[in-house]
Amino acid sequence: MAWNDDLDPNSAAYGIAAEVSDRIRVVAGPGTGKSFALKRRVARLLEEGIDPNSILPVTFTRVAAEDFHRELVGLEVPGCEILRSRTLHSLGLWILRRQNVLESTGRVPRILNQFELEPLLYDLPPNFGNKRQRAKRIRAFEAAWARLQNDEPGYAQDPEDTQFERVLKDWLRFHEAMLIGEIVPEVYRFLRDNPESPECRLFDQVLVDEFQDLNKAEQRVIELLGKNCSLCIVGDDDQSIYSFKYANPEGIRNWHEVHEGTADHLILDCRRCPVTIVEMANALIANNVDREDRELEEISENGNGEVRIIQYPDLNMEVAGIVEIVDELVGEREVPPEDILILAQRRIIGNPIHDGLLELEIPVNSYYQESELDTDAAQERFAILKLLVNSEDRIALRWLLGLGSSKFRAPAYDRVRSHSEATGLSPWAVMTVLSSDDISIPHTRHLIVRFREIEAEINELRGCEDLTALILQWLPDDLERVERLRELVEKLSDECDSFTELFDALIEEITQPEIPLEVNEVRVMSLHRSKGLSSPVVIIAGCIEGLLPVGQDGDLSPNENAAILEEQRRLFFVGLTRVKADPEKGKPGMLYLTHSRRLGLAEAMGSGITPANVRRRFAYVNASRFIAELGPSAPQTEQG
DNA sequence: GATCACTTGTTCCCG
DNA sequence: ACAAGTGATC
Repeated sequence: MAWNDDLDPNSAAYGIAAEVSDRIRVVAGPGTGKSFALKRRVARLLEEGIDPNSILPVTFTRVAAEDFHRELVGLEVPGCEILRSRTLHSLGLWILRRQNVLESTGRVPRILNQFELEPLLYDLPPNFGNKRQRAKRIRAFEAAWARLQNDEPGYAQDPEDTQFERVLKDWLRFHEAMLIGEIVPEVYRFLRDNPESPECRLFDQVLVDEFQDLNKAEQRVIELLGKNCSLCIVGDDDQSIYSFKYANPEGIRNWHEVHEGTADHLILDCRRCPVTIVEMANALIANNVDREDRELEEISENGNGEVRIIQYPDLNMEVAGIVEIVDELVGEREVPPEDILILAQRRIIGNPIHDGLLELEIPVNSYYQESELDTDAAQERFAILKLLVNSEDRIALRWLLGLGSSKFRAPAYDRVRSHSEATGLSPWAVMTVLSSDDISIPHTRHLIVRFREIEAEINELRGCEDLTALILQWLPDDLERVERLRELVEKLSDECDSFTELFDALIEEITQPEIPLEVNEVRVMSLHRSKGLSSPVVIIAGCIEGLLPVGQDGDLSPNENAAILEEQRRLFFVGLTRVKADPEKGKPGMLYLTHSRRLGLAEAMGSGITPANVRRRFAYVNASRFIAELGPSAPQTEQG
C-alpha cells in the first residue's frame, strides 16, 4: 500500500509523514497515534527508495521495537522486513562489539542481574553515603555523570564522583562484569572520541520515540548518530517519568530551540481514551506548574467509558476486591483476560493480586523486573547454576559468599579480594586454598563455611547423570518459593537437549524475556512498565498519598521535592491514559482506581510507602491527592 | 583492643 | 534498611 492511503492531507499524521525538514520535533500526547504517524513516515521513506538499512528507529523498550517492526511489516512496503527498530541499548552493545571497544578496555560483557547488584552496594565503601545514596550514585555514573539537562556528560566533575567511579570500575573489572547501564556511557565516549568511525555515518534517517525519557548522555548518543542525517524526535514531556535515571523533560521541551530550523508538530487528538478519561487526565495534568499549557482533545465517538473509584478498609481487602472485580469481569461480563491491565507501584500490592487471580485459575502474568527471581531461594538457585557452569563466575561466587548475612560479609570478602589481587589467584582459587587450610586470612571463617556449602552443592550437581536428574537435584520438587523459576525451567527443558543449552536459554529468558506476539492473560505491572501499552480495562491499585505520589524526601530541597511531585503526577497521567475505548466492539473503556486506608507498618516501610499516621503496627494512609485533582468528571469514591 | 557477624529496635524509597 | 548493641574472633 502507499504511505498516504486513507490519510487526510490535513491530518497531523500526514504532516509528520510528509515532513521534509531534517530536524523534526513531534510532541504527541498519549493515544494520539504517534506510532501510526511514524509508521507512515517510514513507509514514505521506503517508497522513495531510501535504503532500509540506513533508517534507524530507536525505541525505549524491546517491546516497542518489536511492535514497531510488526506494524511496519503489516504495511507491506518493500524493504520493511529488513528494517530493524532497536533500543539504544541493543544498538549500543552492537557498536561496542563491532568495534571491539570492550576488549580494548579490558571489560567483559557479563551483565549483572538486578539481584547481583546487592553485594556491589555493600562492597562500595560507606564514605560514599548510605546504601541508597550509593545506588543513586551508580545511576549517575550510568548517566555518564550528567545529572541535569545542562550538564555535559562524560566526566565526573565532583572529586567524590571521580573517586567513586574509580572504585566502582575497579570492582567491576575485578569481578569481570558490567552494568547494563554502562553501555550508553561507553558508546557515548566511543562516538565522541571517534568521529571518523563508520557508526557516525551509518544512518540517513534516525527516528527516536519517547524522547522525553532520555537522559543527557542518551540524547548525545542520538545527536552523534544523527549528526549528518535527518533526525526526527518524538515524545511528550507530560509523560516524562524516568528522572531516577536522570532523564529530563527539558530535553524535548527545548529541542527546537537548540536545533536550528526544527519543524515542529503537535498531535493532541486522543483517539485512544474515552471522553471522561481525557477530561480527567487534562484536569490532573493542569496541576503541574512546570509545563506548557495544552490540552488533549477528546473524540466524542469514543463515548464516556466507565470509571470507578473505590476505597477499601485495608490493603488485603483492596487486593481481594480487585481479584473479585476481575473475576466478575472475566466471568459475567465475558471480558477476555488480556483486556485487563492492573497497575500497581509496588510488588507488595501487585504480587498478592497476581496470586489471588492464579488461585481462581484466571490466566495472569506479572511483569515486575526479573520476577522469576523474586525470592531469595530462586536467586540462590540461579547463582548456584551460574557457578556450576563456570566456577570462575566471580559475580555469582561473590553473591553466594555473602548470602545469609545482612551486609553480605563485605569486610571479610574485601580481605579475600585483596589477597586475590595481590596473588593473581581468582576468588574461587583463593577460597579453595583458604578452605584447605593452606593459607589463612583473619576474619574469613564464615566465608569459608559458606564456601564449603557452595562447593558441596555444586559437587552434588556435578554428580548428576542426566539433565532430568540435574534439574531435580537443582530444583527439588519440595523446595519452596521457586515456583516461577521451576515453571520456566520446565518450559525450557523441553526445548533443550544439553545442560549448557538450557543454561543459556534460562539466562536469556530471564534477562531478555521473549516478547509474546499476543498476550492471553491479565497483566500485572508497574506504571513505568505500562508505558506504550493500552487496554480496554485498566485498574490502578494503591492510589494513596505516600505512594502515588511518594512522600517528601527530607534529604532533598523543596524545589527538588516539587519536581518529584510533578513527575508523580505525570506517572498517574500515564496510567489513566492507558484506557482504550472501542465502543464498536462493545469495549467502552473502563478505569478502576482503588486505594485503602490501612496496611502493615513493616510492609509500608519495607516498600517505601510513607504513612500519614502510624498506630499499633499499622500504617494509615489517605487517598492520593491526585484523585481530587481529577476534577468534576471523576465519579464519587465508593466504599469497597 | 580491633574487627567482624549477628541480633534488636526503629524505620521513610521503589521503578 | 539502617544504627546501635552484644558477643565472637583475631
